Amino acid sequence: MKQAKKKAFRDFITQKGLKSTRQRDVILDCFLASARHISIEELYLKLRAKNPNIGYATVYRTLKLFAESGIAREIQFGDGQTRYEHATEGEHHDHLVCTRCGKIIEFENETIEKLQEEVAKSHGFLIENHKLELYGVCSLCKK
Amino acid sequence: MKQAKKKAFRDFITQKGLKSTRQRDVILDCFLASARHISIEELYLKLRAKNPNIGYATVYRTLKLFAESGIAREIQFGDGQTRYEHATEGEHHDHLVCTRCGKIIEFENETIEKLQEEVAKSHGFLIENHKLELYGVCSLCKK
DNA sequence: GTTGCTTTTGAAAATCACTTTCATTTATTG
DNA sequence: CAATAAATGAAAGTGATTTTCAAAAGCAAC
Ligand SMILES: [Mn+2]
Ligand SMILES: [Mn+2]
Ligand SMILES: [Zn+2]
Ligand SMILES: [Zn+2]
Repeated sequence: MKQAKKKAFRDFITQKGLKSTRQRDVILDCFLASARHISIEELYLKLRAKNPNIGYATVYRTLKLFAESGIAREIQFGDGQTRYEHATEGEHHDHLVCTRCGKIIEFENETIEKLQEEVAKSHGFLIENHKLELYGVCSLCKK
Repeated sequence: MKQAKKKAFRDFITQKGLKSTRQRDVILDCFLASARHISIEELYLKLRAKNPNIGYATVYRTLKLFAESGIAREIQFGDGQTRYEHATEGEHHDHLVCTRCGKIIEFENETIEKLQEEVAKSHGFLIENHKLELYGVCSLCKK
C-alpha cells in the first residue's frame, strides 16, 4: 500500500522531469504515516517536530504534487482548512462528518452514485466529479 | 414569496431584539431581487450602484443574519467565494455545477435522500444536513 | 420630540489560509 | 567535477472575510 504510493509518486516525479528531494521524501513518509483527512497545518507541525527547518510553502507545494500524482486527494469540509486524504487509483468514497467531535467516516454507495449519473443525464450534464458529505452527530456524541 | 421572506426576517429581528435599519431593508430587497447563488461581491456591487456608501462589512454581517433567520442559505462551490441562495423553510435541493460556464442547476431526488439516511443509520449517525454537488459539463458546454 | 441607552454602521486595520517572489541551495546530467 | 535547471525557505503579497472603534442611527421611556 505505502510502497505502491511511494512508487507511484516516484514514477510521477520521473515522468514529469521533476527532482527527487529529501523534503519530498520526508513529507511523503509523514503523510503516509498520518491519519486520513489531515490538514496542511497539522502535517506541517508534525513535520517540524523532526525537521525544524522545513518550509511552509514546501509542504503546500508538495501536497499539491501528491494530489496531481493521484496518491492524495484534496478535500474541503467547510471549516476553512484544506485537508488531504490518501487516494488510490480508481477508488472513490464519500464522507460522514460528525459536527460535534469531528469524526469522519468514509462510505461508498453504488446506488447513490448511479442515481447521481441519472440526475446528471436528465439535465444533459456530464459529471466529472462530485462531492457528497453528510454532516450530523455520530453514535458516541449522541449520548 | 418575497413578502413571506420579508415578514420572516422582520419577525427574526424582533424576536432577537435587533434593530430594523435602512441598510438591512435595502440589502434584503436587493437580495430578494437577485438571481439565486449570488456571491457577496456581486451583491455588494449591485448595492453600491444605488447606495454608494453602504459598507462592505454591513453586507457580510447582514447576509449572515439572513442565513441565521432561515431566509437564506450559505453555499460554497469551491471557487473561493461564499454565495447565498434564497432558502425556504422545509425546502431542500442539491446542485449540478458546470465547471466550464458556471451554470448551476438545482435538483431534488427523494431516492438519494432516503439512501443517505440509510447510510447514516447504518453508521449510527444522525444527519443534520448534507451537501451534494455534481460537477461537470453542461449540455451547452459539451459542444 | 427629547433624552439616554444600545445597537448598527462604515472605513480602515487585522486576520487567516494560502500563494508568490527571489536569492540561495540542491539534484541531475554530461 | 562543472553546468544548468529545479526546489527550497523566509518573507512579502493576496484575496476573502472579520474585527475594531468612533460616529451615527434605532428605540424606549419620559
Ligand atoms: Mn475520505
Ligand atoms: Mn440552489
Ligand atoms: Zn462525534
Ligand atoms: Zn456550461
